[in-house]
Amino acid sequence: MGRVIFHIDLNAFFANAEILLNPSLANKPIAVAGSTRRSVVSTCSYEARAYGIHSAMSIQEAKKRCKDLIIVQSHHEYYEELSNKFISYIKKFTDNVEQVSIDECYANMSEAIKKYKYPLDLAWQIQKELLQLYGLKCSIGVAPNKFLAKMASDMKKPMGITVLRISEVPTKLWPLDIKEMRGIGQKTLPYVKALGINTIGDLANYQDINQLKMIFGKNTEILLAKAHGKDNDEIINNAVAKSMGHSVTLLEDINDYQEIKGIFNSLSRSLANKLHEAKMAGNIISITVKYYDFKSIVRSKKIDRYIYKQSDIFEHAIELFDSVYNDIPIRLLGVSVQDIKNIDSLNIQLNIFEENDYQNDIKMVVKQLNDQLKLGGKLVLAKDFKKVQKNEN
DNA sequence: TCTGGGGTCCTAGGACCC
DNA sequence: TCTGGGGTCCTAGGACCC
Repeated sequence: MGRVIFHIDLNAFFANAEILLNPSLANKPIAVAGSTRRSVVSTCSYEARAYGIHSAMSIQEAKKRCKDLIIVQSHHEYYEELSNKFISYIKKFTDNVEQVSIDECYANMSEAIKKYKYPLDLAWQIQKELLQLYGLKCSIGVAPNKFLAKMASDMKKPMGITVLRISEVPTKLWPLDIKEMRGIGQKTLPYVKALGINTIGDLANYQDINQLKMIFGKNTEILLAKAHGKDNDEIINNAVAKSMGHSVTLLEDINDYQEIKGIFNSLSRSLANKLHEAKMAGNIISITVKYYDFKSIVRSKKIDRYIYKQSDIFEHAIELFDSVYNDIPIRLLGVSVQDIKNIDSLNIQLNIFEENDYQNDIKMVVKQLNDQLKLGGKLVLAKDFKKVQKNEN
């Protein structure tokens, strides 16, 4: 028997979470979004979606589409908490769980379903319990691989459970619009359409593979296999973050150097806090600068040690920025640290740094002592130091 | 009054080394 | 008078996803 993969997707997660905090928002068109005139919708309720509102839409546009839309400020830490509960709950059924984002995961339920009379009973139980225990609504896709499971969970929302078997690929998968295919985004879509490929079935049955290779390159075979419902991707446990960053869209475009420096200072601080919380440090630092016309550049550099402190991040960020500073108005600034590793795993290196610092401290003390002696000062031996301190107190 | 913020992965060119 | 080739590292850019 093959694998049984679940894709579990929390429905309108942020909106769902906000309704748990404030039940009076239930059954109303709400959108979780920032509060500035440059904000966009992060997630919205299904009532709001009925007006054509969706993620990434500007709140100006969203309000135009629905006069009664309620904009709710996001509470990200709370979402993280709920998300952790969600993942922990799923891990009760299997160790093999891959969290893809804050609101979705894949779980290998090949073993777990054997305890149930009908394979779908497990899906029903998960859906029911997530709602009962945490008030979370979800859709579940059940399939022999990750790709089909993901496509299945998308088919019925909210609170859907969909099984997608290989044998059902021609009837259930092939009629879907080609833009539903993961990996085909805004940029490649026109090229694919130009070949007359409008559905996933069109792609699966396209004959001229060389044409496809011009668009997808190395990815062609994998994409074609997926269009046929085949996918051997493993479910990767506990993937550790590889980068962490912060960016901010400014209320107004700016190009004043001091102002920019101030932004980098606070971005560095929040990033340092985040790294500290996660006990991570990284050795590649990069900045993003998005200009008034939405053109953006990234500058990065590798550092000879792992950093995590605000002062270090800030120093390198400013150095990178200095190399590109001009008078073009800036819309967004960002700082991020890549190749991050857990501080515990870097202990050796960090200890070496601390040792170096310590040696520098000793050198400094020796120098000061020598200076004192030159000036006729008195040398205090270590064993007497505590006595001196006591006397002073 | 257009257009967020958090990420991952891939490609490609130049530097550098053997 | 003609200038290798392979591998790795670093940096920049871009596509994509939620």
